[in-house]
Amino acid sequence: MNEVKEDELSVSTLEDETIEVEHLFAEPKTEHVSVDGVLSFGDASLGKCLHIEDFSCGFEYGLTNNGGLDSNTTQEGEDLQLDVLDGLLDEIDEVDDLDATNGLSNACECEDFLLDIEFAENATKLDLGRSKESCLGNSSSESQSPGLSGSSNGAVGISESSSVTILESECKNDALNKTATCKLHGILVSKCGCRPPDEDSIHATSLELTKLDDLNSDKNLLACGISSAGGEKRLRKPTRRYIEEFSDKKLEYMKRGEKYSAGMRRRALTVIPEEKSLGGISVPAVSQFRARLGRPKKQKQVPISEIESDKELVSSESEDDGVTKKISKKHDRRKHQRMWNPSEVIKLVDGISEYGVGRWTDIKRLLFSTSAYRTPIDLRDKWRNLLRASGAQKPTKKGSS
DNA sequence: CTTAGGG
DNA sequence: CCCTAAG
Repeated sequence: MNEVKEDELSVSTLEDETIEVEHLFAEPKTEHVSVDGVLSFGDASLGKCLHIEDFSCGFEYGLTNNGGLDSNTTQEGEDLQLDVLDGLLDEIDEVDDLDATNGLSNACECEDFLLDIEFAENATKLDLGRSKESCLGNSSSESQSPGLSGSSNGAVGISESSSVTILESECKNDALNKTATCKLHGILVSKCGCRPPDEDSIHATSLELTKLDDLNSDKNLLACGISSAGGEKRLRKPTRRYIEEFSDKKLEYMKRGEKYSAGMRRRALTVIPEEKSLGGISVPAVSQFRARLGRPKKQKQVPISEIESDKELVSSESEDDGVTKKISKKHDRRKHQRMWNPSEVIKLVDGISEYGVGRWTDIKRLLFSTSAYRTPIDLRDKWRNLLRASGAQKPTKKGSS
């Protein structure tokens, strides 16, 4: 997971990063962005970049700290890391879409653009523990996150607050990670900094996204050897079709998430054949509904296992389910098949434990309000799959055979 | 309209 | 994921 390719170049890395960003800003000619726009936002962007750097470093530090130091790895740490990663993934995901959208019609989509971004950010913050929601008042969804998210709150807060201090001393992450984080926070910053849908912020964001895309592409290349995207081709066919194809790329990226769940499930099955044990998780669930079946085991298994599986899978081999995206493309019937990353599964399980199984709409509205995809039916299907994977018999007793 | 079940 | 039947 941590390649630490630029381990010692910590400080210089920052500079590089900044320079790169600058560079990007300097030559957005690839896009059909008008020069005026570039000039106008160039200055602001610079300052923004700095902020981003700070943030990213601090952020990354938090990650690295939790992930790297096994000695101090508590469930909370795991959760934190997980959430953060998921947040990043989600963010990237959303951003990709946004970017694509921008590419095809950056002129008119401004509002939607921003809205989406805000949403994404919102979601991320929720995942992280919604530390500061003052920036935008549109936080329509109150995170219901019970125990898991709650635990991560403190950790995240720490990492953020202490970001400035450690940013220069402890930046030991690969460029990719940093970049991702950079983008993430770039959005955050841009959002918080410029509430109104200014063209500046939009452009800046899109640019950052572009850069990110490139890097992501690189990552994908490294990981899977699939050459998918460049920065410019994006403009070519700005059809919806393209967007879908484009998102395939991120699917690659998201596969990690899938991996999590896969590993988790496997482990759950292996280690805990029965769902009896639910001691670790404090489920604020209603006693009525908590009579559920295989859910508890999953919930408790998720945080720890998925991390482990993540490391193993990612480090050892990077892929197996490259098929998913391809098939999805072939048959328009099955749209995209968004992979369920662990955090989503957790949210789902939480929601079920909270509102009871069958209340898919409620769960969707309350816990997945930020996820445009994921219809209530999807939730139900996922749950069904989880049950099946858990080897739970549907009728009779719940798998306690 | 939402849920459950099957494809 | 999609579709359909049933509440």
